[in-house]
Amino acid sequence: MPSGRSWPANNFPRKRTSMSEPQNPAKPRPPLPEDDARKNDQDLAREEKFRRLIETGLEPFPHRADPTHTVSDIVAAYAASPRETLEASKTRVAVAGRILSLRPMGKAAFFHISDGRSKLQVYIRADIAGQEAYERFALLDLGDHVLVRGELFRTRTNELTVLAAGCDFLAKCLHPLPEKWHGLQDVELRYRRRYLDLIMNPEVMEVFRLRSAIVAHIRRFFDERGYIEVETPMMHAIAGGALARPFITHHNALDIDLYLRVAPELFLKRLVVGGMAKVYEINRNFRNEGIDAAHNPEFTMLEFYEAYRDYEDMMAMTEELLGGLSRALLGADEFPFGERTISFKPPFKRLKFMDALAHYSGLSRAIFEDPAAVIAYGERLAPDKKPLTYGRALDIIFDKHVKDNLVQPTFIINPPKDVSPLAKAAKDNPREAARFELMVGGMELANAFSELTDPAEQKLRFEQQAEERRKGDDETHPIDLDYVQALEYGLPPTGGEGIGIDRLVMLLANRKTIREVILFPLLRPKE
RNA sequence: GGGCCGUUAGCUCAGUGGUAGAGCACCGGCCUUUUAAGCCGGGUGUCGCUGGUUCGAGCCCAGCACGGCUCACCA
Repeated sequence: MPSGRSWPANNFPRKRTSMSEPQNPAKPRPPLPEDDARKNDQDLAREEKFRRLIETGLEPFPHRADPTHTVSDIVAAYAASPRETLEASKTRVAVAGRILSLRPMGKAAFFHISDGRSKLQVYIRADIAGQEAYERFALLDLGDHVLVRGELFRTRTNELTVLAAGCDFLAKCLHPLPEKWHGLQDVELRYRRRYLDLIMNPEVMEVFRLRSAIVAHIRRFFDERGYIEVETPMMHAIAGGALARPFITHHNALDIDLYLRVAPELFLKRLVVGGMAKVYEINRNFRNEGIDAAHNPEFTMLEFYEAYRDYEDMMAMTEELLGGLSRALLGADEFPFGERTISFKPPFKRLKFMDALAHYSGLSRAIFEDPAAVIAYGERLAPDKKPLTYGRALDIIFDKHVKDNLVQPTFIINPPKDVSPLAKAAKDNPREAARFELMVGGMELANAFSELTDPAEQKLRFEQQAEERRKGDDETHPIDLDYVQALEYGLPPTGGEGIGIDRLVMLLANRKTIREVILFPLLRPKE
């Protein structure tokens, strides 16, 4: 550790040569960044303490600090060390963190600092840290950042604690933190000012650490299998790859409207045409739809494509990926989700789409043989969606009657072909697609198919979609002739799949709204 | 977009048409092993916004804003 990194030696002039020198020779400071009108008494008190701290000659915004350990390092390494071992070893540490509790007692004080994950207690006394240092310490507030230097010991109540020889100032917290006992509860404030949520609610930090670990695990899974990770355009001239309404934006220099992508699918398959036989992308999609517990307008999707495979192979891979995730990150195949326990232990249940419909809808199988009756029923469920095709009507009945029942992971196999314009037809039924949707916890978690590789058939399917659009369905796939041209160069048999990362995190983190697993979910701007 | 609920101090929350409250936080004083530290003293506020009813509105009514749940839609 570099010498001289102490309060008096580093942050303060060693000795003032004359009492007649101005107390604050430092350059004039710009006003602090907030209108006086918005400040309350506590903001003003903090500002005043900061001003007095600066007047002692201290650097208010230091460039760097030299911690030897993180709080978490210390907790991990010494949590089990008995008092005698700590005292004998005289372990010196320099550790940085935010002050999250403060118990001053005259000429000594206890406080906890946090590195965002763990907390560590510090004991500072005037006779050990020095009178001058202690007086400066007394100008600190809850929320300020400090670097504490000292030796580890255990208090009378056996808590691992740093006995501070010094305490360097690192940053000022100019506003009071939320209440220590209840944390920050207001949902809107938690999302708008997520930093406060992270500071006050440790379980929130854990959700996002888990999210990071999930994504890292997924990357490792595909990297180990020889996949190449790519990034394809987020701005599309044609918003293809999914049946969804896009966001529109504009490029000034080219003077063209562009769409934020609704899916990377068509670009990834172009790459398979180009010879990337195993390819994946983890990135954002944007869909101009409503917001609810399972939908955010921008969301993260994993899409992967593997040549020479079909959707049956994708099912096996999905089981391996999800089962492995649960075991690696949660230590078990099963995990709680709300009131239920979900098991990611392979194999997952497989259910034909039409069988699921017949089983859960209570409708007789005969009805499903009568397209007119199905369409009439679907249009009764969703009057604003008229007119419906047979497949769309089935889809609506599925959402209405089946989805919520599928809590344990279930592959819903062979949905209608006319809502799957990018999938091959099922081998044994030309009205069905060689496709599955994986349902978990009442949500669609994954969607995969044997990719349609016949360019002529693809062009025909696009034209059918255009026809539906003319009839009034605004959730159809646009024609993409450039993509058809790519297929004309030869897309090998390919299995492809998309997995919603946010929903996967919801499941594994046991959070019932997507906003709890997205750091900054979309909210209406204030004011 | 519909229905229901919410919005009071920095935060968490009480508040019954009649002088705006509590805990934490904050301010002043005391306190050298505390830990939701403690003791003494202090209430710091555009009751979301705009109107209305009333002698009188945080409370009743209408409209609006933002949020939550839910339905619809969507992955």
